[in-house]
Amino acid sequence: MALGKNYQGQDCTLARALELVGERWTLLVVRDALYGVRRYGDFLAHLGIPRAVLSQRLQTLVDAGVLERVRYSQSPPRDEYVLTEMGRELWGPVYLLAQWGERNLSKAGPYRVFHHVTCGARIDPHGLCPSCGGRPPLEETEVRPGPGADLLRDDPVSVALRRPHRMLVPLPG
Amino acid sequence: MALGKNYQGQDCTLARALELVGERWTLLVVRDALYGVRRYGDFLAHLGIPRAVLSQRLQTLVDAGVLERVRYSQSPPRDEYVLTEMGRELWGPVYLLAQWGERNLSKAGPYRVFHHVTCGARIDPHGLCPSCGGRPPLEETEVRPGPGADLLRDDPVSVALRRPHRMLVPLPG
DNA sequence: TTCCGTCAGTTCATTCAATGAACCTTGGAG
DNA sequence: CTCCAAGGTTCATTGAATGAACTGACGGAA
Repeated sequence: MALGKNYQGQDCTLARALELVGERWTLLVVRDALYGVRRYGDFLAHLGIPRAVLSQRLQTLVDAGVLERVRYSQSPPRDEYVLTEMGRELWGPVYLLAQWGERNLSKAGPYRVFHHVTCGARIDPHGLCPSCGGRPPLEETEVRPGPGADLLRDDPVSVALRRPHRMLVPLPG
Repeated sequence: MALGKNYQGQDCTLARALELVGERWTLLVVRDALYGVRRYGDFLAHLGIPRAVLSQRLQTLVDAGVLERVRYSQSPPRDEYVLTEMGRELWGPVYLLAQWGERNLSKAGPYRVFHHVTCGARIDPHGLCPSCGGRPPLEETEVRPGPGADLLRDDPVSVALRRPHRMLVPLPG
């Protein structure tokens, strides 16, 4: 999408949040980052996003402090994009929005399901673990393919996500 | 913004949700509807959205089942846009996103705060009532102006929201 | 040292949506 | 009959997304 950037005069923090993460593709980039995607080429292949748009979104998110650009190779010089604490906090909204989509827009079963690894239980639609009753931190959360999972996509991230994967752990491995 | 509408090939319900509510302005329209805004002219004045965009968004939301168009006057014929259950369920994601914006992007205090009217307590950043420990339903939630509230705006909705207001109750009254 | 390939971008022409001003339509009120 | 309001639609302009092509740094193989 091409979302304009300013919702001027909106006396609401939702508007400020949307100026940043409400642009087309942005929340999908963040979702991938929550899964553990860190590299330009992996975002590109997994999202099918135009290169120019990806570059611009990554830059915007880095500038805003949602992502941090970290050098992981000196030669050749290579950077990866890692979520900051501010970025990791987007897990709540992202999860609830995805659950809403699943309840209301999805015909087949869920593409992916989320488990609290320390309990083994599946996280409920509100983000709570039915076993311990708590709100599992991202580090204790695991993505698993659901019954509606698409097994045809063959980009590295999609392939890696065919088996259970701890959130934030670098993908594709 | 101009968000494209299709994130094809995304094996994630988040993408489907964003195709619908991820377009520019859409989530702000929903937020206003959650406050109780129902009329074309009130959305227009409160959001400062172009008329053509508002018409298109309302139509899309009605088609998707997020809003329902209800006739409230036969002569002259007048309709209002009322949230369906599917639309009311967006409160969770909307609230969390606004809280995220408040923690991370807001310089001043919050524009608005939310209280569980049956307990009187202020709802916490996760959407829970610290008094009863539960997740207050929208009908028991009240919006109140916060310390950072903008008192200068004089459209009917902004004026009405200067005093506490029960969510979903028609605005501007 | 030359050639090839990869990664991570940038550039550019085209397409499509947002914007905002102006206009239109329906129906009441005076 | 005229005026006004609500709720739109139309249209020219602007700006962003798209996708293909190009660039530039570097490593590895021959």
